[in-house]
Amino acid sequence: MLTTKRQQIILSILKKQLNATIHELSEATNASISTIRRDLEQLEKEEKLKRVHGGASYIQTKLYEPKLEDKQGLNEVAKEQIAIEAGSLVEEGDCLFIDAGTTTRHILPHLVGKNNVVVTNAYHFVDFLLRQGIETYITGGRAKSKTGALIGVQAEDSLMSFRFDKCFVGINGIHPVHGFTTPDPEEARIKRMAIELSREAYVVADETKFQEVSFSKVADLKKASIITDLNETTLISALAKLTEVRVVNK
Amino acid sequence: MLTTKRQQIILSILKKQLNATIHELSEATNASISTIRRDLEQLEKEEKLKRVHGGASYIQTKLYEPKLEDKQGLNEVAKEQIAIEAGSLVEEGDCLFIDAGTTTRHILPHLVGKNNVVVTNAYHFVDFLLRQGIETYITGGRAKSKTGALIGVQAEDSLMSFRFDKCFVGINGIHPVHGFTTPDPEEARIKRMAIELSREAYVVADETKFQEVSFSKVADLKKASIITDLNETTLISALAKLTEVRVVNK
DNA sequence: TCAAATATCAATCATAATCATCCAAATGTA
DNA sequence: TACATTTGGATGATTATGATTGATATTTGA
Repeated sequence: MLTTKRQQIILSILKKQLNATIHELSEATNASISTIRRDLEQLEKEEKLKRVHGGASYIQTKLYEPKLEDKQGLNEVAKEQIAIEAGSLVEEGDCLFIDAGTTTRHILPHLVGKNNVVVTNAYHFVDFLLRQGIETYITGGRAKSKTGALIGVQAEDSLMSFRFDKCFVGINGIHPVHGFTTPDPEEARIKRMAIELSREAYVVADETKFQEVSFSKVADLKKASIITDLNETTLISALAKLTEVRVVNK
Repeated sequence: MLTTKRQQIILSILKKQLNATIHELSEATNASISTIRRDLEQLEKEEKLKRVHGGASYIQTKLYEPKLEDKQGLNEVAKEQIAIEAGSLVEEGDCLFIDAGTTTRHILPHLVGKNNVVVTNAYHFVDFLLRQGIETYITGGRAKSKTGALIGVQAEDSLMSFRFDKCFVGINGIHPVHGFTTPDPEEARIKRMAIELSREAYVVADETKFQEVSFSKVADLKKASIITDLNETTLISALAKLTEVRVVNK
């Protein structure tokens, strides 16, 4: 086996399980213990991993390392591209609403240094936003464990006291006739309110969300622009007659 | 098993339940008592946890008023004792307010299975509460990075829509004449409101908070009972004339 | 409240696992 | 073939582990 190939295997194992023993790696690559040792020595010099007694550990590259389940998500690249586009729309001093969701989560790192005020209904966004030095408000309400969103009358009431320059909302279904839809009626109400309270509203959605219809209607397509990685020209032009569509390339 | 892997497991257990016995950790990692001791010794040097007799305790990294004693995690045992007492006061079905703070944080693990509804102004409590299966509401408001509390008019407005059976509030200063005090005026307003909205109000405070006076007055002593580890009989009996004092022994 | 019973602690030791280093065999290259 | 590189195994040195011990700390029970 090629040396570089073997080292790639080592790194991919570490990326997956964060730690590995020398023996595990030796077995996975059919190389001897000594060879693995040499690989680890070299890869440590290149700062690709950290050696520990008995094996090696993955080096967390960024401050925010995406959680394991995120990392394995199929559409991570698309989400990141969409998030970059969304971030580029944000102007100095904008007051923003950012909805709970995995795609919207990706927008947060692209807000640095623009002096924004961010309101969110996702309690787990707050830490990250504060660490970036962004003035952060959170809506009140009942915490929903599955999506990490705040919902209910308290959430709606506290949302009412804000007005936004722009909002970014995640969505489950986009359909030319049925508009924007999402499974949870209470979440739908929050999304609808956020869109209504914004000067400019954007829905972020990767290609899997199109032609889908979910239980609760959020709004008609014309109410918000769409930012997506969708790659079907006919569908895009059909939607473009109803609202603005910003397409990013994967 | 890799040493680093084992230590990661230890830290994740502590993060989940805030404290653990040596035996628990030994069992969870299939390592001997001696090995766990060595791990704890090392992790304590790295300030990743605080050792206590019989086990270890989680060090809360973020939220903070920088009192030296707190920083070094010296009062972890006291906080846990206070939290146990607080938890024992909670009855089946109670609707609770739990204030942001390091001592109040310790109360959360003692709420399991009592079918409570919890309202909090600490955005970083939500994850833990939801994982315990507790119905959780959060006040809205501006997020303050130092203490992890939600403050401002939005927080006050959303707090107004609740009524509590019991509330547990952290405090910086307790003084027979000046009452309960805390540094931030906006946090003080939230604490005061929570106390007013509760049928029974409790202030949790370790011994370092007594005879201290801070900038903003929260309430008179008579407004809330005190749960503490204080060990000065003269001071306790003086305070006991003004309000209920529940003393736990370290 | 005090002393006995119990549990936990730090320190030490023998054992086992892993390490860095070296060397010879295997492989790749000119 | 001659040379450089890579590989796998062997060596003593280093480190991690688990059991033991006497010293402390905590709990129990009268």
